[in-house]
Amino acid sequence: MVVTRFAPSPTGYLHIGGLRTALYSYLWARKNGGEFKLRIEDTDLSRNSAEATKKIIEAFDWVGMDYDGELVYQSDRFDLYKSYIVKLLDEGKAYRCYMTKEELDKLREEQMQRKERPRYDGRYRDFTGEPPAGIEPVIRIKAPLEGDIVFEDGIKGSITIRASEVDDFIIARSDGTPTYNFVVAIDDALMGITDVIRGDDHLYNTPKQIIVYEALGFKLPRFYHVPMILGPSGKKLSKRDGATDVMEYKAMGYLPEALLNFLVRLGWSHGDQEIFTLDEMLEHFDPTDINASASQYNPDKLLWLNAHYIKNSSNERLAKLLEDFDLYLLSHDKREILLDIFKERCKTVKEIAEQIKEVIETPSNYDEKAIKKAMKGSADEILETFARKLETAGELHLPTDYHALMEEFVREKEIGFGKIGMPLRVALIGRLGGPELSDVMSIIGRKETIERIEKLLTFVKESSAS
RNA sequence: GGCCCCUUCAUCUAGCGGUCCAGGAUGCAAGGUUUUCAUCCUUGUCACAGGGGUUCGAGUCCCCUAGGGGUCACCA
Repeated sequence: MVVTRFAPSPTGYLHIGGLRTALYSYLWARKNGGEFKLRIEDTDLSRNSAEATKKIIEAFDWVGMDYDGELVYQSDRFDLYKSYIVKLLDEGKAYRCYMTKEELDKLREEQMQRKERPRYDGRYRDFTGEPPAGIEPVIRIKAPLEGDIVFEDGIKGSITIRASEVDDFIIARSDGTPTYNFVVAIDDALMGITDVIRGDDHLYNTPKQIIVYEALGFKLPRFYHVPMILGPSGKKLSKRDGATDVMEYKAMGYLPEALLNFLVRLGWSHGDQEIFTLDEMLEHFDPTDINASASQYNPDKLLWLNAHYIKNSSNERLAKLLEDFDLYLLSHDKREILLDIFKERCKTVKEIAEQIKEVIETPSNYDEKAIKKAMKGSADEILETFARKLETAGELHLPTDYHALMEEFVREKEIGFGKIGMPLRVALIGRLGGPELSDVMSIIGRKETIERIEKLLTFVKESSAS
């Protein structure tokens, strides 16, 4: 049985780095028919927020990850932790330390000045005298004084940290609340977590947690410390490097499976495979295959992946997603043709929305450069003539009808396709570029096409007059 | 700074002592398709950080150097 967990502290949104480790944990549990649990690390009462927990769960929902059992809040379990503190105190494995914060700061400062590593000096470790009055003590755990703490990391291999590097760290604050490294070890043990997959930044917490495991006689889980995601600058990914909030990706028009595919491939691979369905991830994922080195965030590749998944999405799904971008196509009569065209050419859902709006809405302004380039010479006359031709033409419905009309037009006028194409493009969508003109005309219809041509001609006339 | 970890194309990576004058993908460049742009297709571009070992043979193992990252709270 494999039991994994994701244990965020509710201090803000879900970070894409967090989502990656959550995904790894999720995949590993599901692959093995085990359980994936979610625990909220809110022992610091002054920092936790219910809002943040909600955001994390919202992000989980969006990407389609579910967790097993009840959501565990550490703040609900203080009595439990307290009982273990008492136990350690009774067994002499932990002790009260009466040093004040100020004394501690002073000690640290002196050590720094002597260029020593700042650490607690153990002065109350074997203290038996009368405790100083008026001071609420913290509880410290007795860490080994000598030797090495060695553990096997599933990603990095054997890790050795000297006992002298780990001091008697605090397991309960002077207000009685327990601290992170203590409760994590207890919860992981009690929740039956077999595989702890977490960020590299926790590597140094592991020896501390091992001390707790051993003091309490718990069985150690397997540890996997996944390397950080670095920003384009090569430093730890931060807000400055662009979007780090998972839900921002939704707002930017990314598909959750694209994000997941991107994240799973960042630091992990299966041969040359780039595209992974969830089933394929489940089939191939193994945390021991995660790379030991950090990887840099690469937005271009995510965009490419997103384009891939958009192309392969159903029109119905896209129409639903587009509603988040104020485009309501579900019962639009041109839905199929519109989405068939734009899902092939756009990289985000947001981009689809923008480009479809260009087509179905009459342009309200024109790209200046496009006007300059397209409307020179006799472009206005050509457009005018084309509008007249549209009026007198027979049945016009399909893109091929419009295409035939344009071909006939350029043949009659003995001009190149571009002579009518470019100005028409500006008239229809306000800029150069965009999809096939015959598609656009077929979608908006003859009447609207003529109106847009006339609107542009009026605009050009007016701006040349002034 | 101490400690820990890491080091293959610009980026994500394959490679688990010979099959690698290093493969795939993104990006970029060129060409093709397209009335335009995008897509798509083809081709190209680009890397084993440096130095020592070990070995018949090293991208693959060991050491050193350099560089990068992480971490040193009554935060998590």
